[in-house]
Amino acid sequence: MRGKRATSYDVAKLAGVSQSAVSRTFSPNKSASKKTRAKVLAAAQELGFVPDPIAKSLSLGRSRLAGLVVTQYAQQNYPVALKSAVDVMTETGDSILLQIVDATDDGDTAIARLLRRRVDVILCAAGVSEAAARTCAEASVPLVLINRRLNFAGVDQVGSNHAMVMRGVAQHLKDTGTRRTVFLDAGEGNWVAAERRRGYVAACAHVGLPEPDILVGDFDYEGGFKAVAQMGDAARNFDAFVAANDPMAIGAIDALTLELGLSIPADVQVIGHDDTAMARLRGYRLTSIRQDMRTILSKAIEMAYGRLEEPQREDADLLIDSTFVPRGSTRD
Amino acid sequence: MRGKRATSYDVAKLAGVSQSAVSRTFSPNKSASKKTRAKVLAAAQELGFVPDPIAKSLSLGRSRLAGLVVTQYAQQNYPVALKSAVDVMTETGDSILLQIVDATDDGDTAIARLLRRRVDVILCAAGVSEAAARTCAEASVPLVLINRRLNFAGVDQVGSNHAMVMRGVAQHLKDTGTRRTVFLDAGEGNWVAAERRRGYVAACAHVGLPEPDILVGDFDYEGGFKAVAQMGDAARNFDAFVAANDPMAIGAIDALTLELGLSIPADVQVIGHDDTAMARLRGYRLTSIRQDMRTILSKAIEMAYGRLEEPQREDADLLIDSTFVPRGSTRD
DNA sequence: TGCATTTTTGCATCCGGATGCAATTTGGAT
DNA sequence: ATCCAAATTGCATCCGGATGCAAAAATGCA
Repeated sequence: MRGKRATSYDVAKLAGVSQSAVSRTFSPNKSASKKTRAKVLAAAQELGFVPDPIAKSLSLGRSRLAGLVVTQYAQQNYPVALKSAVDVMTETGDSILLQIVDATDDGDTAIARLLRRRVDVILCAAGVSEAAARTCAEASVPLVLINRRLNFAGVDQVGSNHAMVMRGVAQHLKDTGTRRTVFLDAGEGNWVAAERRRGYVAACAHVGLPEPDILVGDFDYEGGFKAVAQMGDAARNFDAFVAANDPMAIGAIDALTLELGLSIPADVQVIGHDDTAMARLRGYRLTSIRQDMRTILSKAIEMAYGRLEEPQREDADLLIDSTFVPRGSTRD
Repeated sequence: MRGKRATSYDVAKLAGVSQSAVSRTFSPNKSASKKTRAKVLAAAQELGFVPDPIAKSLSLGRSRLAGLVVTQYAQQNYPVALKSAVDVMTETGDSILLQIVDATDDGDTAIARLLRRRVDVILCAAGVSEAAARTCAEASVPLVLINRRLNFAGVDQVGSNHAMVMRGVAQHLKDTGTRRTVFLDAGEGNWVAAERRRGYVAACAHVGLPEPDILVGDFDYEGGFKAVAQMGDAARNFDAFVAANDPMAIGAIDALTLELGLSIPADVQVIGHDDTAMARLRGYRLTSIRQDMRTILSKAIEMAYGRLEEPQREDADLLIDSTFVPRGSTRD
């Protein structure tokens, strides 16, 4: 095995058959007699032959690469997401090309890079312009949006069912005697936070809770802390804070307890989102919401490859249920 | 641009030159006259031609793919690491194939997969057997170990200088009147924790602190909490807890304060590792150590590609300084 | 056993760019 | 203008597998 690796020609020569026979032996559903197959496999074994994926890509016109675009936040805060995506893909012999976008949530550049790389499909958990979607369509590369929304023919979408889980949150708050609530949103351009806000606002209306005040933080701990701290005593007028993510919720808790001396959950309830490791700390015990990222990603992969087979299929738009995870920052 | 994408032949025809001319125009350092180049570029522009990376890979024998193996822990806890690696690679037109290994820290399977994929180089921040290293060598794929150690010719290594930073930690503890300390280690097979332990133990000897007791947790919050909680009142005999990572340190803090009623840092000092988001929470203000993952990864990439050019180069073993980040869980 | 099918097999060519070599053009110096 | 060296160009072939097609072999049926 020193030096160069064996090619199908080497195997063919050793097995005394043609290169085509070798190729066919390694492709499923191709005609090859038992005898030939055995000879080829023996020779391949001896030479340590593995079909070259690059040559395969060239002749099949498939790179067996899937592009995945995520935000920096997602990369860090969904523990199993990336791993399960990689695992799912690995099983079929495909791999993931990762692109990470920062707070701007602009996936267009990432998509352009992935297309240049000739990925077979793109899963995008970042913002996407119509122009980018069109580019994908022109290249016949299926594009699946994750927790984002875009009305463009041929683009499938999967995401969390925020409306549904937020209804449970609002109901829970109402049942525990809450009246006035604050939603801790993130700044402009944070699509995910906005979706959660919309879900919560709608849920309040639905269960008969007053419309929440909207407070804008930075989608991180300091942002949540500062936003609430700056409210000063005005914060005392609210019974609950629902945050777009856990770090902001924890920031809110620190502001409420350390700055205002309020007690949680007796005086005020706090709810986060994403069920991160922080939420489990005994110092906080933050009630949170867990997205089913595993399912979301595996569905996204399924949809992407499904469309590769059947480009004209009707557009899909899947909503995956999230789970409410009650802990000590809310009352029963 | 509907349908199939343009090839170098299409461009050649439109520009009225040979396909070789097109190829040469798109390869740096190849002879091509200004005139030809201009004609080709114009035609390419018109057809939206981009050289196919797959065909390129096949003829150049380079996939322009780098394998990166990380543990699940690393994937989540080094905020900028993955992103900066992806960015560094993207600049040169290369991409990263990610493999994530779980707590077993066994990178061999991941490496085998990457080799089958024909990556050009492999960066591995997980355990590697000699056999796997040999396989890489046979395939002429440079292997760079990150925060791991293996004595095998041709394998380069980069990692944090634990000995150095731990010396600072031990000195700081000594200067603040500490005598007996505990190192919160993780279980068998956690290479990173073990490296940090060795660094700390050596540092204690170096600065004249008593040899620390070793306590084994699970490398996570619950593990740290339980390990310290189970010590019971015995924990009161120690002046400081140095943990192999932040979650364990936070777990220790919760056990010390909530279970034993100790106060931090007055009664006992606690130090974590990795400077995660948790460490910055006002409820903990954990003193920690920050690895310079950005530098570590970019050096790893540099070394890997360097060796691709110069396979016989002397083995490198680089130590990157970590930073001590003092916060409220230690005294000045 | 003989003839018609169905399988299996090998040949040749394709996928899309890179490159050694020889032919041709260009440029410089005289 | 003339000759030589250097730069440019095109041709042909390679990278390693996949596959349509036609020839060859194996199988079925009478």
